[in-house]
Formats: sequence, C-alpha cells, structure tokens
Amino acid sequence: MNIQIDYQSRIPIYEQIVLEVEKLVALGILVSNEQIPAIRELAYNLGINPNTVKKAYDTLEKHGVIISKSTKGTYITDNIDIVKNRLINNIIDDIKSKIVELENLGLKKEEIKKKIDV
Amino acid sequence: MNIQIDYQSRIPIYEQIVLEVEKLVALGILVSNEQIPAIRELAYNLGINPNTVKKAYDTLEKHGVIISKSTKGTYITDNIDIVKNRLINNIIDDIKSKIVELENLGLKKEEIKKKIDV
DNA sequence: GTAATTGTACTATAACAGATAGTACAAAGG
DNA sequence: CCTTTGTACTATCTGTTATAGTACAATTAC
Repeated sequence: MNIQIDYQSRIPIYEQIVLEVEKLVALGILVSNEQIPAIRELAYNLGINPNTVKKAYDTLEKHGVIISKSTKGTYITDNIDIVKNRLINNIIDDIKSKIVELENLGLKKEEIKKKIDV
Repeated sequence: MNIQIDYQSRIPIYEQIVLEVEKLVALGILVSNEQIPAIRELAYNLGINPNTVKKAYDTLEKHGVIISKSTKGTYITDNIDIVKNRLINNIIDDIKSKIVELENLGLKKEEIKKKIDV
C-alpha cells in the first residue's frame, strides 16, 4: 500500500494515514474486500510505531472504510461508493464555503468563475 | 476589534488572530493607518495571555499587515490592497487544487460546475 | 503440535507545540 | 512622576501526538 507521509505537516501521522487510505479507496486503487497491510507491517514500512497505525485503523473502521477481522487481518469495506461520495461531498462543501468567502470579499460570481476557470 | 476565537479548533489561537485580522483588513473593516488594540488590551478582551497576542502581532507584521511603532501603538499598513489580493489568491489557489482533486476522482468539469453552482 | 501472525489492549514515557505566568526594560506622552 | 506602549526574556504548564514495551487470545501455516 503506497502511502505518503509528510512528517513536517501539522496534520498528525495517524490522520494522514486515514486521509491517504480514504483517497486510495476513492480512487479505486484499493478495492472492496481487499486486504490491507497488517498493523505491524505498515508501521514497519513507514518507519513508525504500530500504535500510531492502530489509531489510524481504528479511525478508518469508525468511518466505515475498513473492517478488521480479528486474527484474519483488515479489509476494505464492500461499500466503497459511500466512502467515495462522502469524500467528494466534503470537497464540494469546502469549495462552496470558499466561494462564499470570496463573495464576502466583494467578488461577483462571474469574476470567481473566470479566476478558477471551471 | 471584533475577533472570534474558537478555543476548540485545531488552529492555534495566535494563528486564528492572524487570520481574523487579515480578514477584517480584506473586508475593509480595518482601514489603512488605523490603530489596533494594544497587545495587553486585546489579550485582556479575549481572556488570553499577552504573549499569545504578541506572537500573532509579530506574524502579522511579518506578513506586512500591521506596523508596530514602538511606544505609539500598532497600526494597519497603508497597503491594504496587497493584503486583500494575497488573501483572494490564496483562496483561489485552494479552490483550484480542490478542483484538481475532484478531477482525479473522475469528475468532469461539467459535473463539478453543476455541483458547486458557480 | 507448534511457531508465526493477526488484532487488541494496556501502561509508561518522551517529545513537541501552544499557551500561560511573571518580570523587566526603554521610550513616549500626559 | 505615572501610565501606556512595544519588546524581550525565562520558566512552567498543558494537551496531543508518538514511541516503547509487554501481554493475550485466536487463527493460520508448516
């Protein structure tokens, strides 16, 4: 599993793992029912502590992205579409709120459209 | 100076002050050469430590938003337009990168346009 | 069988950024 | 003088993040 961590980032490592896995799922790189690396394995590969990976996996399970099957490993949920849609909607909402910010600063929709070139 | 701080936010207080002041400047609520509250005064009003406000003011001065005049107080720069334009460009860049994210997730420009309703 | 691997669950500690507390100084202005 | 201003320290506290280490039960592989 190819995950990129920025150790200088303000975003905690465990949360970067969450975001990266969700992105890989949304991109279709990780598919339904696929097994993802064991906690200790991913920790070793990233050069970080297993507890940190565990924390990320716990969050991902709470988000409904993965399912841990006790001694059998951890797997991607079979409901990828929900994950993808949630991700897309979050981004859309971000964009919308930023457009409102721009409007508050006096920009008209036409100017915004021109600047962001949609 | 009406500043809103979210003490639960992950964004540090001093940085929230920076963002809020820059927003007030961009909105035209704070105008060129206007004096802003003394460090101790704003700290008292917000119920926080003067050192925290000092850190925010230092950052704002580095950003070219305010100028401190030793014992005479602290003032808004006379070059508000630069501050405003920088703020706008930052938001635009944010939006652009999020649009790229959406495209990577398979959305076409037309779909994006429809969803964000620009 | 048994050794290795899996997720899980702890406790303890370290490291870091952010925030607070307190003190002090020089300069300006009334 | 006294107050207010920005500035400059040191020390400490706090909460989050991350590490270290250990242990256990269940499954898998050989």
